[in-house]
Amino acid sequence: MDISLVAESPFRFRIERRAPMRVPGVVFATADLLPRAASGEALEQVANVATLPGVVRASYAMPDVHWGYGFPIGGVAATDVEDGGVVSPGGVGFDISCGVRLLAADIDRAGLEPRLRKLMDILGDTIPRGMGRGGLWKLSGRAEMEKLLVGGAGYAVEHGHGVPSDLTFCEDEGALEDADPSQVGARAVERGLQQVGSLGSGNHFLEVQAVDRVYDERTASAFGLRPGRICVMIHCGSRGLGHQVCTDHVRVMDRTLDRYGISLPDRQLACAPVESPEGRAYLGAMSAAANYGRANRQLLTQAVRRAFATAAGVGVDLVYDVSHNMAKIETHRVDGARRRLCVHRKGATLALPPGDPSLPEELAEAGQPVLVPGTMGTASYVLVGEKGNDAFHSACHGAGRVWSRHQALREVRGEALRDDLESKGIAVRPSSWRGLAEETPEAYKDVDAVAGATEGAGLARLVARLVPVGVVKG
DNA sequence: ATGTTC
Repeated sequence: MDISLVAESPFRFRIERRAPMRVPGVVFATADLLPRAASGEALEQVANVATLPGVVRASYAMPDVHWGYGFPIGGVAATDVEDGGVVSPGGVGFDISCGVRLLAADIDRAGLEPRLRKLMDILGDTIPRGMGRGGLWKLSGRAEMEKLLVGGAGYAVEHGHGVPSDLTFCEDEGALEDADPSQVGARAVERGLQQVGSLGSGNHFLEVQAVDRVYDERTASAFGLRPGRICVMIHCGSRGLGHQVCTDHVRVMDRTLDRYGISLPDRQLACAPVESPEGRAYLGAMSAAANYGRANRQLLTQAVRRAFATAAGVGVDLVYDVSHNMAKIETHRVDGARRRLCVHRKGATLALPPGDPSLPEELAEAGQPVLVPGTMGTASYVLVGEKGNDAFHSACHGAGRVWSRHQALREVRGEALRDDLESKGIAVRPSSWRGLAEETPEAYKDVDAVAGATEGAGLARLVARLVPVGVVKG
């Protein structure tokens, strides 16, 4: 497909609808970020998504968009459930409910300084990470797993891994209600039993950060953020369990495309109507895997609390937990009518504005926190949802890759990167030199530019900038 | 992302 972009504003570009697209594409970016988005066929994927049955309004790309499996990462697309709308596992991604949790410690940067090394040593020794390698909480078997898949972060809290108030500051209060553990296969359960409370690898990390700058004092204060405060950002997902759920259901849907008369420009877009046995089965399994991801981040939170208590004698509060790989059934106004939509956000977060009725009262006035992890050498951001977001209240989820992992390995050595970061005062606890090198800050877009474009496009508003102090790398 | 190629 030949992709041509039309500038609608300095922050918004349109891909004109042409057969077989059912809706246009919309790319949120700046002229500087656009060439990055256009690389690796990500924009062709935006156009491909616009062909899905039941898709409404537009196929969207966030400023951090890059190439992914079927759908681009940084892509958002909604389908009309009552109009044959489909759900596609590729629109969620292999790491179901991959997401970010931000914690805030009762200590500032200066106060932590003399204890930072000890803190990092404890975190480095106690946070399970890397491929395989076990987790903090070993489940006894399928029966216990099913309870976790239904209860999510709440199940972890019930078992002493956290406090009930944590759940207030989790999206969906830590669990999606429509989880169906019976749709999670034996292999997925087997892979997940040993991995609850583990970081994983790739771009997953746990960072000790300091609030570097506040843009909106009132909202930052509502989130518990003030200049100099020490925070912890946890980025991880649903490990082997989510991966296996995606694999299993993609296979099923790939085989049922003909039965539903669905033709696709790319088989990786495999999908089924939301209101079909295959669609419902996937959504039930996806929600269960999402709840696993939330429980996983809850367990890691407790390990962080233990580390801060031992190293610095201080407590740690939960600021918020968001998933950025999800499909959710939501109601939105489309062409003047309220419609039930299946909103796919793959590498994109929900970003509800102040006053949205689905926010808990503690966040109603401020709006929903948007957590944007950057890179271990630059910065991360907290934004907040705002009114007028026509991308179904969605925002970016990170900096977005520009180098392949292969290219990063050609350019950078892990040991040299560690020395570079340490010389900047960033303590590093890698799990492998190769994994560290693959995640070199140069492999990513400029997160300041991505966050700025997200605000410029009216998707969310800047609240605070966080800089890394210590990195525990998956 | 991923028992890094069922």
